[in-house]
Amino acid sequence: MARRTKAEAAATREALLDAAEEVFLEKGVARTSLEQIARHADMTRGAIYWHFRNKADLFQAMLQRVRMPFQELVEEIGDPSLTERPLEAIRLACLKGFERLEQPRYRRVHAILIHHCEVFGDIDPLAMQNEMAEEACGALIDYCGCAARLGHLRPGLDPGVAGELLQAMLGGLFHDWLRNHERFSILERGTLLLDAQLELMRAPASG
Amino acid sequence: MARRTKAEAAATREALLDAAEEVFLEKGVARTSLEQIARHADMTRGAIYWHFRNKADLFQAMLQRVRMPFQELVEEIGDPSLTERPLEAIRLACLKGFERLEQPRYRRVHAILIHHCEVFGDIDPLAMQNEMAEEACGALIDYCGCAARLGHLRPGLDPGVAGELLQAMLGGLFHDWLRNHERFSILERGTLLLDAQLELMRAPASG
DNA sequence: CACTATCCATACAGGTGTGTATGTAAATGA
DNA sequence: TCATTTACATACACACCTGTATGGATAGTG
Repeated sequence: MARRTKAEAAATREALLDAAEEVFLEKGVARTSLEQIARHADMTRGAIYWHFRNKADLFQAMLQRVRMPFQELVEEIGDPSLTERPLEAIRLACLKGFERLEQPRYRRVHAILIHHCEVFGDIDPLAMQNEMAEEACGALIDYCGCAARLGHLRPGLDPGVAGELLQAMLGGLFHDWLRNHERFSILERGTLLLDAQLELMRAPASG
Repeated sequence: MARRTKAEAAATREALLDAAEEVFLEKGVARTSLEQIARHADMTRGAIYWHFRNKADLFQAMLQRVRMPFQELVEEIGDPSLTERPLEAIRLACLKGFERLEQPRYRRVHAILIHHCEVFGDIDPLAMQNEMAEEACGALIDYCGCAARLGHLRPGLDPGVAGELLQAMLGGLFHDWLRNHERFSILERGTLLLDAQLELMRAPASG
């Protein structure tokens, strides 16, 4: 086989990652061989072993394309007035996250991470999920604490509890949707549930 | 090897299932061979293939020992007055579920189903999770509808939304806890969050 | 215009797991 | 008590997957 140009090589690398996403999602990570991935991209295992050291390395590269920390979502909104409206910051960040998740790549990779892979090699998907959950939960609690200080939270509702409630609810919705995304739109139902929950947690209008 | 009595055979079957739980939880379902399970129970693969047709059959038998439908939890409480206090029925059923989950067998098997197995053979763990979620969500919505008719739900809160909020929150908590149960007690934090959420959803005391 | 590094395909060796076939000694039942 | 079934252990054949070694043709590079 002939050598490819740099651009072509980069393209095959992406094609291999695309193929990995699809096959991983269909068969599960453990049950798919590197040969199946290679064939699905019209390549051979030689291409995979050239671009990646092994399956774990390929897997990490696949995840690298869809990182989505909660804090970055808030920052991307870029509205400085959100500091004074922490509950609205939460709302907008979640909506932005929902929109991202409806893109096939984000949806597929997260579905693989959450539902279609086990520990393997030196990769521990549960540890990664823990990191994601910790980051999101910490940020949510921070924003709820801020909301509490501003008097935006319903009296008697502990900001820590509020943050954990939000994180649990969002996480549950996330898992449910990733299990089979055809059931409902994460954007629609997410908006509905999130608004309902925020309405419950918000301080009643005073005057 | 000598033949065992019926009681001994039943005991080895249970021992094999116990061993499967431990090894599955530690290594993941896909990465554990039947030989590893057999050795962990001081047996050989012959014993496994005698009691079960293959790994999928063994897996199903393992799940069979810990079925825990939401409706059964309510029925086990056996308090007829709960019909008139649907939110209390939800609360008590969840607490009963939390207590069950703290038993090692329930915790281990559910952790395996949720976090340590992929599709394999003719077994689809996601379909099983869907069934569990559907059953719980349906029951929760029913009870919330009942609560709404009795005026126990906060005005303006749709009972369907309330049920889905509860299911999402409980599911998220469930997943988080199963990921590493040493972090917190599901009974403690579950009670805390559930009470907080129910308090938010309950109709304010009138008179 | 060589010359080398790159980008992959192909070939090979080794390990590992599965399913089944066979052996076997004791429990069971008449 | 004796034949039969049970409850496994052992052995075997086969498939598959991984990692690496090797080959080869061209894209870059000076």
